[in-house]
Amino acid sequence: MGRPPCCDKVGVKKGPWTPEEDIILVSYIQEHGPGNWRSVPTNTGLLRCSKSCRLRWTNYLRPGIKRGNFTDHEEKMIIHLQALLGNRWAAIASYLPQRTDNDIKNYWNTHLKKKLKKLQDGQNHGGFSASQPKGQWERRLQTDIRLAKQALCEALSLDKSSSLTDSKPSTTNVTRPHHVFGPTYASSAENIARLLENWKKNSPKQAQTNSDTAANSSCSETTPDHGFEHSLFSFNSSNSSDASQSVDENVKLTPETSLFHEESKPNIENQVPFSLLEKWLLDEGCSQSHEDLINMSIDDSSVGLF
DNA sequence: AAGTTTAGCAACCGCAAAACG
DNA sequence: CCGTTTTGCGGTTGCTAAACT
Repeated sequence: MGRPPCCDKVGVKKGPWTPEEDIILVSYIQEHGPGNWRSVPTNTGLLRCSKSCRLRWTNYLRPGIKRGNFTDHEEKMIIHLQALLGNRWAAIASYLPQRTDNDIKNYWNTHLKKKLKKLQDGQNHGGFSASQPKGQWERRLQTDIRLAKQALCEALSLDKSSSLTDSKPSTTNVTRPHHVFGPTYASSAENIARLLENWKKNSPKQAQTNSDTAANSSCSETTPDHGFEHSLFSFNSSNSSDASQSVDENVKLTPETSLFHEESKPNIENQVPFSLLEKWLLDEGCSQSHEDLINMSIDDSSVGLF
């Protein structure tokens, strides 16, 4: 209610994150795990508000994030999901484990909206389109149906993956218990390594203190678009010997790192076979009832877009 | 080549929901 | 059960680089 915004404090830094700040944050989270954001600024000495720290972590520093170069496949999924869910980016992002909601939102606003509009203009007449969501009650209904369906899927797959699914209570990442760390956070070292490597590369020129550098260095350039299969799920197996080599002392891959896991993204693949969902989302002929649902909200134009 | 416009993206802000005591 | 605190989400802004004139 009457609580003042966390960022109103004087002495709180705003604007792009520097690589130094990134490293401090990553080191801290590696040690303590994500969560309890309130205490992060005080404990790290970062002149950032807790919100800013959390955002930076979830959108850029968190391991397993893929940036840039959305594949056709991902585009399709986003379009379908947006038609189904509306602008519920977090829910959409939960189906694209390597993408952040912010990234998806930006991509939608800058690319897909235009693309669909163009297409819509091309086709000109007729009905609504994917970029024009239907009534809210319909969307809610669709969402509810989806959630129910997913709950069912979860229940069915519970046996197989019960040991791994503790980290996530529900399918969407709308709500999540705090301080729930799963077993596979080793990939954090990857991001840190990339961060440091690129920082080293860039620093001789100038400590280009802008978040571009940080963001790019930590993510995009070193993770070109190899498709879904790679970065997130192969981190553990490939487990970057080179990454840990280049990593600083205090951010080296340690057993504790396993504490660390993908905290802010639901681990979809652990509960519902991801390919199943994809199939359902993308395969128009998948099943009759599903098709009906999808057809309720998805314009054919968007389906035939690609 | 310089100035202007546009596009893309990182980050901020405010609100709402969840968690906590 | 209620008030407070913390976290998460979606909309929006502002900066930078690319494209255009």
